[in-house]
Amino acid sequence: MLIVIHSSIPSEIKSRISKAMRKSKAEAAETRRRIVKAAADEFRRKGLAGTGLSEIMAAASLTHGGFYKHFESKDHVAAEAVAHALTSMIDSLEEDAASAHRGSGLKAILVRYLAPQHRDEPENGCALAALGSEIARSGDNIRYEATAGYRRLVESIARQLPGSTTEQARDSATAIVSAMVGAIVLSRLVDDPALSNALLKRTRQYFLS
Amino acid sequence: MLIVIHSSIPSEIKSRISKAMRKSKAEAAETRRRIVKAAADEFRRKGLAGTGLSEIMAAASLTHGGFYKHFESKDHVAAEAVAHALTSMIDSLEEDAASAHRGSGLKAILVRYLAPQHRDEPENGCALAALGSEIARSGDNIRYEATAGYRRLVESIARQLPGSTTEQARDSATAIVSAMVGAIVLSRLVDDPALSNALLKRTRQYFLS
DNA sequence: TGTACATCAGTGAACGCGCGTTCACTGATGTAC
DNA sequence: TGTACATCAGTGAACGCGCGTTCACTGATGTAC
Repeated sequence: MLIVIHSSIPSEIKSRISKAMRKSKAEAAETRRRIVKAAADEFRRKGLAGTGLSEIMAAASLTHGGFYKHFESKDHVAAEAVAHALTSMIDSLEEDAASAHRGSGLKAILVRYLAPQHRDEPENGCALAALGSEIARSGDNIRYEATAGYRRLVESIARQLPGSTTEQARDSATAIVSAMVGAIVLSRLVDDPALSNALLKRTRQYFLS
Repeated sequence: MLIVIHSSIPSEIKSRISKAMRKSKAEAAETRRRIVKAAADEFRRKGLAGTGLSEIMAAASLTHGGFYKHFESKDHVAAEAVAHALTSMIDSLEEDAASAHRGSGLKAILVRYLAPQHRDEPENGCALAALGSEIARSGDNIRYEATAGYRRLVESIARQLPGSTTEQARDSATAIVSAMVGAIVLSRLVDDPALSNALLKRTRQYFLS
């Protein structure tokens, strides 16, 4: 037997649980930001190809049908997600460098980046490391954002280096960023935890001695 | 009008174009090797998730239905493909090192690895760089082969280093391998060819000066 | 060496599933007067 | 300030497609005698 209760729920409650209702512009903008954040997390956790739009929308507490009210395609949200992830990571690294003792900015960044915690929490980490090989095969908009983030990361590291000229600092920073990204990628694919830890530590030590 | 020509083709020709015929053990073993090679190429070109079994079988000049006569699953062929790709890459690097002048083995390897040609031909290159972030999210068998290959690559580089102790050589080799893999990943995702070339060159120079 | 039969590599069609995308619908928000 | 109507964020079902996997079938190879 099916029991139907109608008109017995106060309207303000009913509206809150109603299937669909238009949201205010401010709410919609907030929803969009929530989707980008959820996408950044899910993509870094499960990969570009490995993450479905339903997962992203569910992570943002929405149903998947509404996705196209905010984005043109999966590629478009991925590009914004990569940009968001890289911006927040670089901001966080720069904060670490800023609050380090004078001259130990690089050390602060390497300790934070080349760490087991970073390896184990891709959803909070570097999108270049989490998605690198997939981004290489992605569309222009995704690669554009990744390139912009890469440039900012190199500049950020270069600023921590004493190097007599800016060119020298940039050259060293380039090699250091290659090693940072490579080490995280490798630390995640290796199936031996001891080797993984050692690889991070050795790569870090190499640039700090 | 449909014209049917029957029994007009000599039997030895007919057998060669027949839909299906059992192959000798030697032929079957050769076919299996061809599938692994095709898989190694296609996976490095289009990624683990981005490559379908049909593409692999087509690249091996077969129809996709026969795949399961040789492999249990996509993961199993991927593991063999990763192992094959890494073995052939490391063999090739060691040949370069062996034929280099005494003391320039590292240079020979870095010149070959950190090169635009390697970046532009992932199907002939390093599986760790081409598939790194995807391998990290893959099954045990794939990660096992990748780990074995990674270890051999580090040892191979360590052998080229003068380092007073083996531990020192291994530590430096670890950092160098991180930078090698990271640089190729980054050189492929960056959308500016000049930046991509520069990144390879700067990473290479860093370890050769 | 020859014969009868079982094996199995390879074909091509079919399967169920999850994906990105589309769509009709709802009802509060936003706007024109 | 109030009213009527258009807009559009979000829902939930449906779409077509390609994927990994399965299967019935074929016929030369391999084997037992």
